[in-house]
Amino acid sequence: MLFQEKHSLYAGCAFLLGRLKPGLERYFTFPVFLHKRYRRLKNTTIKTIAEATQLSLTTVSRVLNGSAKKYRISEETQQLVLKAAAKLNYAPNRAAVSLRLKRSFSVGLVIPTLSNPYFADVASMVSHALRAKGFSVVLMDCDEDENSEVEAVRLLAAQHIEGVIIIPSGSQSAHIDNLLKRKIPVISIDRYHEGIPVSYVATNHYEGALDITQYLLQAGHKKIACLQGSTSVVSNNLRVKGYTDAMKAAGCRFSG
Amino acid sequence: MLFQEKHSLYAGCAFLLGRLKPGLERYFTFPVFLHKRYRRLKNTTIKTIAEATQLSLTTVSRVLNGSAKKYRISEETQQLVLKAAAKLNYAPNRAAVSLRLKRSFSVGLVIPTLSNPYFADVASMVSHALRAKGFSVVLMDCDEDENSEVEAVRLLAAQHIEGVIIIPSGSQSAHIDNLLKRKIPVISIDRYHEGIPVSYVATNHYEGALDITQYLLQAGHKKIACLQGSTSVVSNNLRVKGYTDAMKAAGCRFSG
DNA sequence: CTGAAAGCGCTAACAT
DNA sequence: ATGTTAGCGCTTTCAG
Repeated sequence: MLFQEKHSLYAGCAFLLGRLKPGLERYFTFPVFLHKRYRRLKNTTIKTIAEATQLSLTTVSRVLNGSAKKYRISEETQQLVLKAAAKLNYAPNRAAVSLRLKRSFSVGLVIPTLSNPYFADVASMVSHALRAKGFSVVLMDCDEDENSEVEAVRLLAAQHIEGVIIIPSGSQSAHIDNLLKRKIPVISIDRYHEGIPVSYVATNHYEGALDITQYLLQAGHKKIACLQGSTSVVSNNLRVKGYTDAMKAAGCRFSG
Repeated sequence: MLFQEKHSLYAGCAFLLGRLKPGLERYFTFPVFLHKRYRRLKNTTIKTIAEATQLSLTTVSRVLNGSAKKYRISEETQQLVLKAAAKLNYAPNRAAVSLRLKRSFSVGLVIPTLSNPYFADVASMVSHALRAKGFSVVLMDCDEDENSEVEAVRLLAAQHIEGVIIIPSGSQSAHIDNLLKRKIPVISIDRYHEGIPVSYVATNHYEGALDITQYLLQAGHKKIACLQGSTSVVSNNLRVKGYTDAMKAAGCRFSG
């Protein structure tokens, strides 16, 4: 067990959401600092900055977006804006930008479960690649449950996500097809569904099996067994094919 | 190595973003279906539905938000709206809702690295708890790098996230304090920083060490060693204290 | 029971 | 070199 009680983490989240039930504080090993439920703040907006600097919204926006040069905004003005922004701790409101630009700058990552180190590893890599490109990653852990996966995809679609990276849990594909219909790019990792045009990245099962069989053959072995999984799984069949091809090429006997 | 080449995944992401460099298709084991860079679509909005049903935006919005009862909207009207919404495959624009409501419905999850199964496990649990409450999880994998963590927190703050759950990589705390200053609730998992009022959930190191030492003592052992880690880490010290307390109580000798 | 209109924060024509 | 303004999609007073 990770924690004293698994519930401690849930309590932690509930707390974070400002909805911790009384009495649950005991799950925390140290005092709990009770925030109010996320206080909406009157944030610094470009308007605040515009007023502070006596400039127009446009000018402020342009400086903050780095298109100052394009509009030949004077160095002086730029510094003025930048200073004000820094002082006011300005951060652009992504919701507003999203709405205006019709881009969400985020992509969904649908994973069977992060408890599986292999999937977690993939998630880690994907997360890096995406962050480097300036995208946020919206994580959906599906607990290896197909219904949960379908629901996750629905949620992502509603968020007007810009793309989805998915490691499918099961064999359903209607939900993925729905994404495609909405013109949302999807890439599938390691497993794929036949019949729908989804691009995917996967282990090269065939060549891997071929290579390892050849390796054993070169080491002088003749009688090599291949333990296979379910014959209805594409990846399994590819591995078996790699094995049989290598055996055939070497003129060795193999069962099946 | 997970994939033929680690780059395949990166290529996958680049592809997803519509920016795959020519020639990189070879990293895909199967044909790549080239989407355009995320085509912005004229989505179904409540306005579309309003026009289709000859109702006002207000009424449509109310039905779709479940506040139909409150405003006593007739069953007939409701059905009309609901049908139209389903037919048009309507999904509310979260950016617009966020902007209007000043809520993002998402919380940030900052993890040293998902490659560590322990952290991945935590991420999995957090993700579930949050999803159950209707929140999205924005994942930030920091590659065990403190600078990356600081950057991640900055990014999250800019997204007007509603809360942050973090497993800190290092000992810096200024970035976390900054979150607190913005009134963004933070909970820290497993490690914490002294000096700032962050609530956290953690392994109960002290009691765990106490329990296990007592267990050994009850089993009749007398000479029990305790291998400790860095003395500058709080969790380590708590474990050591659990050990020494148990030894003292039993009247046994221990080093240090 | 239903609708009109304002406004959330931002960007991009379109002025000047 | 800088400003005015419309509008992204949604919710919510306020007004029937």
